[in-house]
Amino acid sequence: MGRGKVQLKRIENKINRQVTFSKRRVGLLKKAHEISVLCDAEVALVVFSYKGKLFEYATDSCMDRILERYERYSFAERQLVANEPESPANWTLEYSKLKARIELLQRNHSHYMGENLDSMSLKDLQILEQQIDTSLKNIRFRKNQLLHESISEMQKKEKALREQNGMLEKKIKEKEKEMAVRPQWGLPNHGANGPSFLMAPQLPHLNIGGTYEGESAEAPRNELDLNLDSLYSCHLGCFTT
Amino acid sequence: MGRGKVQLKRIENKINRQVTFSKRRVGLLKKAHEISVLCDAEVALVVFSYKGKLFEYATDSCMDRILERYERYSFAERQLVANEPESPANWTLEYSKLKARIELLQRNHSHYMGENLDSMSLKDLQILEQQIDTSLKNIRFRKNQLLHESISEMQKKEKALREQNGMLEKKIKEKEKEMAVRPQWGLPNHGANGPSFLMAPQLPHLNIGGTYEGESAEAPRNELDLNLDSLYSCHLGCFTT
DNA sequence: AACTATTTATAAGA
DNA sequence: TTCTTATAAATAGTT
Repeated sequence: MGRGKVQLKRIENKINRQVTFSKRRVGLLKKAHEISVLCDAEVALVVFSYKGKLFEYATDSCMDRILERYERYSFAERQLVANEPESPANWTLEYSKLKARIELLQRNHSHYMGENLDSMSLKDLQILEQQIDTSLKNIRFRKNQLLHESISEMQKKEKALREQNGMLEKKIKEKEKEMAVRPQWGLPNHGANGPSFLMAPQLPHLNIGGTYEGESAEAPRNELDLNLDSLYSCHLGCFTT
Repeated sequence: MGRGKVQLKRIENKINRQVTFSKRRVGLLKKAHEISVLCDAEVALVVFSYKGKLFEYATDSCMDRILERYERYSFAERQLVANEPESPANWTLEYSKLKARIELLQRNHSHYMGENLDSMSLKDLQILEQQIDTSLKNIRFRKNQLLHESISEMQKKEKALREQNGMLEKKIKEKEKEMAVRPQWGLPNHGANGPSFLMAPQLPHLNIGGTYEGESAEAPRNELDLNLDSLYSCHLGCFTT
């Protein structure tokens, strides 16, 4: 529409291209809005100029909601296609879902690894840089958090072990005393150096309570409960906050 | 454009609305394609009819890539806006990012919890149902996986503890034997019932090696290394597969 | 950014 | 739905 008929191919003249983009962009957004209102449709429109500038239109300004709805449909359609050739159960469904997700992650990943940057504009690159910087900070923060947790856990365990060892030593000293009140036959000073097996190095952890009963009861059950709890709270965390 | 001028408001006649939608939809997709080719722009267009049917156009059919790019820009813009009022560091950046993510999750969540379903079409609901079904299966599968891991871990620990207790018992039996070769003064049969402190219930874990030295050395250091390893392999997993 | 000759899109009718 | 056609809208080239 205009003075001359237009060929459907890239406008080589940069100025012309820019002008045409401005005009048609307004028209496109207007038409998107019109069909949305007139026909009660939901429209999401995203336009990047060749310079990398973003323009968008979304019915009721709910871009995220519409894109979310789109993702659901998109997955569903891919699943239908994937289910046609062979469908033993929900196997292919899961497979295609995972594959699509992996594709997306891989594409993202190549950028995050500094690959395939040719197609990215300066602004794209700046944003990517900012994001990677933030990511790095987060990764380091989380790593330190885990390390500190691990260290304080170790310290707690060490303290408990010291206490338990103290108790054991006391028990054994009592035993030694029992022996000391009797006369020593041969091997003088044998007991004075302390119990020999206390010196035995490299012995791993040791549990005294609840072992001779044949049923390992308390500690393991607690660990199981802990796992159930963390699973539960994890899901709550994802869905409620 | 047509026989009569058009008011920008919902077409009440259902037939008319459907016809207009069909016509304008074709026009809109065509214009999206034209601006994309003529002006070297990247366009993503998603349209849902009022009946819930999906139509889409994307430059080079790369819908996901464009939407991904959009998400980056969208975040970046929200961050810029958020940084204007007060910006001590990357605090507000992180905050707005998390908030946006939470908003999205919440919106999704309300649907996944069966709320706010009024706005969803039948097809929407069918898809949602299918997804929740799959989710449930996945959640259960993962839960079972974790439970089994936890159980086998427990069994391993139990086995180790039994072995260690066996060793301890042997050591103590040796001690008893040492005592037995000497005559007993008073208290007959005292040692025959076994060492009394072995029966002591409720004693927690116990470490023998490396305690009197004042440095808890091997076990904790191993645990730290394990954490570092798992951190490392986790990151590799995220970035290479 | 404004103008205008044309092309294009489409509302209404068949 | 699809085709036709009169007319409204969009816009290419120009100023």
